[in-house]
Amino acid sequence: MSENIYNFKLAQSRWAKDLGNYSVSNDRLLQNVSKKYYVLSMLPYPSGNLHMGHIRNYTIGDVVARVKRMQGYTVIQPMGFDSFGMPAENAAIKSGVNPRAWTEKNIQDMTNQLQAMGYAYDWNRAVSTHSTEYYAQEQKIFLKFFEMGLAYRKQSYVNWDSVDCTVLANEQVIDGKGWRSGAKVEKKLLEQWSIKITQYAEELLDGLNELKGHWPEKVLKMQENWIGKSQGAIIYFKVSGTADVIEVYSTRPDTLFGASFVAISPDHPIAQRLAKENSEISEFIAECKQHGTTEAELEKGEKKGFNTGIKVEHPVIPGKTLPVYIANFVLMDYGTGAVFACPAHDERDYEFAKKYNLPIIPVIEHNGEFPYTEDGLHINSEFLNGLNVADAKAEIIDYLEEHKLGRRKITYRLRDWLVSRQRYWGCPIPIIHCDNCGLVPAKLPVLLPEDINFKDLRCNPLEKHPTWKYTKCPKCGQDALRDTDTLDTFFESSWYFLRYLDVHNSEPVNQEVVDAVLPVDICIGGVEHAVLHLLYARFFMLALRDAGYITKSIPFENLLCQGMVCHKSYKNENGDWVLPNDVERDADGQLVDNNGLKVTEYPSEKMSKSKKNVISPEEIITTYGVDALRLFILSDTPPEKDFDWNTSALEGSWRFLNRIWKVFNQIQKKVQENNINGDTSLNKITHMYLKRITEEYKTISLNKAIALARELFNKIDDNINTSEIKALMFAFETFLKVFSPVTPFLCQEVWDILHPGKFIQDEEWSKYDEKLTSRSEVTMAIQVNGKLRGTISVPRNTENLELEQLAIEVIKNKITQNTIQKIIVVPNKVVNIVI
RNA sequence: GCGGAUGUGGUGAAAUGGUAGACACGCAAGGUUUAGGACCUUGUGAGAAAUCGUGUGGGUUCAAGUCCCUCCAUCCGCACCA
Repeated sequence: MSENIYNFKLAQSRWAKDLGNYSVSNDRLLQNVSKKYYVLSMLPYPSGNLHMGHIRNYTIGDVVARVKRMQGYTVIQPMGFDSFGMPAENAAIKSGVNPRAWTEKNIQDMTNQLQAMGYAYDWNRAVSTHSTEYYAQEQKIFLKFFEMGLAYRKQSYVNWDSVDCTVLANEQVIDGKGWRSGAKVEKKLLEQWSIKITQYAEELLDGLNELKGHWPEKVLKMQENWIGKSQGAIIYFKVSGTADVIEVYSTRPDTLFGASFVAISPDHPIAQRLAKENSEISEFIAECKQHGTTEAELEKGEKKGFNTGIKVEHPVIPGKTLPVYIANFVLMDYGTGAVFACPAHDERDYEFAKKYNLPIIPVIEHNGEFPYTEDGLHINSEFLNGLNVADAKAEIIDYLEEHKLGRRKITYRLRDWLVSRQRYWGCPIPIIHCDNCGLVPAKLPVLLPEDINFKDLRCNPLEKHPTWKYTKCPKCGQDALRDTDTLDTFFESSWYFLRYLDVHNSEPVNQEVVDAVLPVDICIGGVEHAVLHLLYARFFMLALRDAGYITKSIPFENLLCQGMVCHKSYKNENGDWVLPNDVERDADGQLVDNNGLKVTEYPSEKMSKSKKNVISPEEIITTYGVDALRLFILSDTPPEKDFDWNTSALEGSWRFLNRIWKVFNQIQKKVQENNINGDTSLNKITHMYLKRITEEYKTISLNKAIALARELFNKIDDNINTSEIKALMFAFETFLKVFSPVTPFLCQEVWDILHPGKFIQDEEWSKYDEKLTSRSEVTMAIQVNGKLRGTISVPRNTENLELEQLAIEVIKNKITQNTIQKIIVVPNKVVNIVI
């Protein structure tokens, strides 16, 4: 191999097998459980190709795993594939391939790519969620949830995606559109399977406290908002002249004396009933449905109401009645689907009252501007007068409960998790619908049929299958029908990290191992999963605990959300997006594409196929090698921040690897010359850097760890001709060890020459001697009134008195007056002279 | 509207309240090379200098990028949630 160019291709082919696999048996894991470390990178969907987002995610995880491993931890770092889901169906529809065959080919390809990257995964623990072995176990979990009442049928208005022909969870509706298809989501009344995640709302909220400081604050807040706990009251409003009562939910029951109307949702039973009798009302409701929830309408926020003519009695003001409106802004699935409005102290109520000329009655001391929503003392409120908002709330709720006019109520924004999907490529819901017995657990496993016309997977393929759904009831033996829906794929990704701990177990999880090993020490993934996946995973832990499968309840002790990988995007004058690789500058410096069309540059944003601002890892690996990519993707930017791709900076990483190779060859030459004499100051430097680098790895500040490692390397390079050979070797080998988690191939290639047959990944992390980590000579700042006026170099821990004199000497000529008022000495750092 | 961040050179970024800009990218000059690339050396916040510099304006302190208050800008998440 050339002395100046590191042959990464040779090194990669030589070491890929050894670096891209690392297995730890459960026996070994359990024996070392006190010093175990479980690194979990969120598993990918097997699209067939790793993209830069994957590379960043998995490189971070692999570096953490490798550092911990060298530091003596028993590390497990598994990988798997979240392999059910729409893309396989889309591929099938397009080309008629079997989704299974398509998926498994992709899994094979991606496994190869992951191994080539040198990620030390425990492939013995790999799971693919589409495998029978996995989803059959999942069906057991589902039936357990069914038995516990956590999985239940519910008729409700659901989010219907007419492109994917399926219902979606609330979490999968983004801006009124399907998260995957982008189709406008319609409301449809259907009976579907739901998971009673709301039963755990309080515990899920509570659990966030334990994660403080371990999970990003942002994620905790997002989950807190998503759960959306609010405390208030349900208040009963009697409908005048009938026995009907409208129950109203309010978080501001203290404003009850200021109520001027009641509004009910268009979906409220009373509204529905009225609609049957009154065509005007039914027309109004239909109109609400039409644009009730579209983005544009919400944007305008136009409040619309219909006065039903019905009156209700004010609960605490005898003789007073309030009109009842049907209003487009009242949601049926939050609270009770009915509200009372106090326009003086609520923005939305105020807007509505203005529009329909309803009274605005202030009940809190205000500044004359309405709506007034601040805290204040109550007025016009009889027994609440003089109380602030919090006290008045407590008082009025007590009063309502005492007089049976209402009750205290905690409401959550969190809804139950709708899991039915009218799709083929998912885990079949293992339930049989029997006319005699109702819902009956199916005999497991319920396998997906393979005799399907894959070109025609749209709209409920299991339903359309000629025979699959016809079966006998396991209870009574009569003809019955299978449930033809499959589970939301988030169901699979909610427990895979438990399955990794015993992938072939005949039960879903191996309780002994799970209880010993969980929680995962660090989970690494994109922030896009802050609510969906990470909330479901937390829920699964609680539900599986209550099902008796496990005893732990926290899935991930630490969470790292890595930032996105971004790149500028380019559009040519025809309006087509252009790949960065196809953009260049012409002779005039104008950006043009490879057809010579003028190109406009757009700001950096997340790499995405649609904007073509992608760089393929494959190309980078071919040109610069795996190590250069791994190094570059970690350099320069902290893991949690967005990362801007910069090809010339990547070349810098590549050049650095060649420098390492070159310096190594110089050191080898020096060893051969057996020139052992020289300066030993490198020893101290090495210990100093080792300490700092170790600390940066500990907090996963990988950009800083790398910067410090480069500094250490620069010192080695500077001292190569003057250093004593032992000190030089110690410094260089230490550098190799701390750098090997980042660039394992190069470091192994070099290590194998230094220590034939040995693997650097099996070496112990170097230990630093605390005594050697501080300098004996320090440079101190000399300040006048806090401003830098010079520096002095002195032995560490020089006496203050001596420092003061040295400092005065330095500034003597720089100040005109010499009335020194005070001198402040910070040992080894600063001398500040106050004049 | 609510919630969460983030503002530091041309760029990515460093700085337990104590020498702002480490480490890189880029750029410039020089060397080397048949040429280009690579490599090596030096320089690179502004300013001729004194000095001035961390989004704005205040405050605390011997000392503020860092702590407190004000405002501004950008990004992200949620959003008719009663």
